[in-house]
Parts: sequence; structure tokens; C-alpha cells
Amino acid sequence: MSNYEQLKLENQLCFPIYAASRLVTQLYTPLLKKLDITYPQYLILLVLWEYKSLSVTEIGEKLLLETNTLTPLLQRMEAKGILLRIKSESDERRKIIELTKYGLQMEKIACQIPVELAKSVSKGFSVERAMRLKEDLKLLIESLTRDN
Amino acid sequence: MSNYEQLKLENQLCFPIYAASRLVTQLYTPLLKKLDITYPQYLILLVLWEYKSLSVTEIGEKLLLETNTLTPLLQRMEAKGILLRIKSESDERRKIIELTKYGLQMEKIACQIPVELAKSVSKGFSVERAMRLKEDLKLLIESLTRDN
DNA sequence: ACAATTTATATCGTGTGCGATATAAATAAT
DNA sequence: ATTATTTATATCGCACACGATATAAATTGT
Repeated sequence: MSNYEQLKLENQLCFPIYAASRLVTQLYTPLLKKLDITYPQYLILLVLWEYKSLSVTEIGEKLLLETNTLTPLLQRMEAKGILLRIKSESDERRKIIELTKYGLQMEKIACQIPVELAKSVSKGFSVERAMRLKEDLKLLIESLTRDN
Repeated sequence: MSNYEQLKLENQLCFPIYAASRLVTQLYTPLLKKLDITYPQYLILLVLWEYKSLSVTEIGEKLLLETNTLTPLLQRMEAKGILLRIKSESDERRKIIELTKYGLQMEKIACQIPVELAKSVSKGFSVERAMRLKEDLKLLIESLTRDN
């Protein structure tokens, strides 16, 4: 036993967040295989399906990711023919990210993913609890992203 | 706007889990710098302070990590003088992981980390909500790790 | 106008995670 | 007893994350 109660794994909030995150990603992996993408790539697609056209930084603001993560990720997706990285006319520093026809079409297949996921989570985890969890996490994220 | 309501980032449970996990890790980083370790290395230390002596697979069971993640991680920690990887006498396949004197001493400094963390999270996130979040996440993890 | 600063993206290095596979030791099956 | 299977750890390859830094374009200050 640890000499300090607060250092026991059981008493940490950080570990369940970390473990749940990895488990959820693992849950997505087989579903995303149909689209030949990874989980972070799926998140990029989610924001692009929703907002159509965004700069690298704008995607980063929505997903809380920096350009040093996004640039290679977007390059890989461009190489797969999912999206285009177009230099902005008005501001030559910016790259406008837009989905290709293929990237847009992927949405039709992807729309089944949340449905299938809900099915496999719902065993032993109610919708109400999932909603509460989502709201609590959003509040935590908000408190962690405030300038502090 | 996405054509499918269920594909909007706002409606996903997966994204808050993923984002919160990264934000929490980022919150730990400056605190762990004093010990010159990373967040996953801190988790290894937590279980070793608590259980003293564990095999690679046993650590993996507690942290839900595979040996392909743990082996290099433990090798790096061994190189830093934090722990030892001792071949088991009774079963030559097993490696028993034990903390060095240095690794054990780190606990005295680490015990302040949960205290400092609680301080920075408590602004805008109550203890009750943190407890509820932890329990909900544990239930989610349980439902995701059941054989299904 | 021009130097200083800021902003947008990219590059580099290190450390995870994890699927796939390898290797060696232990156990089970015949 | 010998072969087949299982178990424990390790190796390999790839894709993130992210701190640190670089580069180029835009903006600000004087």
C-alpha cells in the first residue's frame, strides 16, 4: 500500500479519464476501419462535415489541437484523397482545408458509426448517465481551458 | 452544418473524453517536470508505490496497457534509475518490476501533486462533481472492459 | 516607410499507444 | 516424452501529441 492515500490509483480522477479515452478510441477503431481512417482523423472529418471549410488553426480551436499535431495529420488525409489544403488568397499564411468529393461521400457511411457505438455502450451504461457524463466533462474542459 | 445530427461534434460523447484526457495530462506536465517524468510514467509509479512489486502484465492489468506499450516505457524508467526489471526465478518469462531507492524516494515529492492539482481544478469544478465524474467514468470503463 | 511584433503554418525530436508479429519459457495434450 | 498450445515479454512500424523552434506573411508602432 502507498504511504499516501491520495496517491492510490483508486483515488485518482486522472486515471479513469485517461483509461476511458483509450478504451473509447479502441471501440471506434474497428468501425473506422471501413473508412480506412484513425480516430483523430474521424474528428477532423466531423468538424469538416459540419463547417465545410476551415483553416488549420480553426480546426485546432474546435478540437483543442495545435498545428504541430494537425499539419502532419492533415497531410496524411490529403495523401489519402480525403481533403485539400488550399493556400488562402487573402492571407498567404493560411491554408484552407476543404473536403474532396470522396471526403464528403464518407459521411454517408460514417452516419452509422454513432448508431453502432451507442448500441455497444448501452449495455451497462444508460443514456442518461452518458448525457450526464458528457455535460460534466464539458464543464471540466471549460474550467481547464479558461485562461487560468 | 453536417447533414446528420448525430455526427456533430457537439453531440459526441467521445470528443469530451478525448479532449479532457489530453487537457488533464497537460495539467500534470509542469508538476511532473520536478520529477523529470511523463504522465504515463507517473501512473506506473502510482501502482508501484502501492503494490511494491509487479510483473509487466500485472501493471498492464491495472493500467489497461499492453506490453508493447509498457516494455519501452519501463526500459526508459530503468535507464533513469527509477526501477529495476528483474528476471523471475520461478518463471523465467516474467520480469518483476521493483522501484529503486530513488524511485521510492520520489513518492515524498509526488504526494504534493494531487494537492496542487485539486487546487487548480477546483476553480469552476466542484469536488462533488469530480466524484460523480470519476464514478461515471469507472462505470463506463467497466462496461467497456467486460468481455462483450 | 521600415523595423519590431504578431500570426499561421510547418519542422524536429521524444514519448507514448497499439496492431501485428517474434521469441522463449511454461503448460497441456496425446 | 514429445509435440502443440499457451503465456510473458519484447520488437517493429505507424500515427498521434506536444514542447521547442523555424519560416514566412501580415500587422503594428514610430
